[in-house]
This record gives sequence, C-alpha cells and structure tokens, in this order.
Amino acid sequence: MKLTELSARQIRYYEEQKLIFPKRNEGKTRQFSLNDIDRLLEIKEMLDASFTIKEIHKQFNKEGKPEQVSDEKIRIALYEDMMRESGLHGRH
DNA sequence: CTTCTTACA
DNA sequence: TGTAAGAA
Repeated sequence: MKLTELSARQIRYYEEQKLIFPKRNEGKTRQFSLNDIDRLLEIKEMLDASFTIKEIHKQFNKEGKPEQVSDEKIRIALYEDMMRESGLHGRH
C-alpha cells in the first residue's frame, strides 16, 4: 500500500482480477514480489489513463515473457562474472 | 493490533 | 471503491 499508494481494497481486487499473483504465507497473508509491485504501479498508471481491466490484461499478455530469468540463471551469471574478474576462466 | 473474506451501498 | 462484520 505504501509503495504503490493503492488501497488494500484495490490491491486485493486486482489480484481477484488476476492482474497480479502474490504468493501466500501458509496460505494466509499475501507476499508481494518486486514484480508484483511493479505491476501494481503499471496498473495504477493505466487506470489513470482510463484503461479497463480487460485492456490491461491484453497489455500484460503481449509485453511480456520471451524468456523467464530463473534464480538459477542469475546465480550462474553471477558466478561467471566472478570468475571473469578474478582472471580465472572456465565454466563451472 | 493486523490481515483476510464476504457482502452491502 | 469504501467500509462494516466476524474469523483467524
């Protein structure tokens, strides 16, 4: 709520409309990822621009997901950067 | 005290 | 959307 300036009502409603997918703690409280926050901010802007929930869905379906960057890929990338900087090459 | 859901306005 | 109610 603080980061997006949105009310709890709005955030919960957007989740209901499947615009965001917060994870849950033991199926209870919502855990918002940075991506959820970004999405909420975009939703907020689009709504100000008079977009409908439906149109926002289309927008998200198009823009995004040529490739999902997994934590594992990020971990490997960081490892390779470290090897490069230390002058030691070779994968793994 | 806080979040969650449901339901009414 | 806001807010009241009641559960957790």
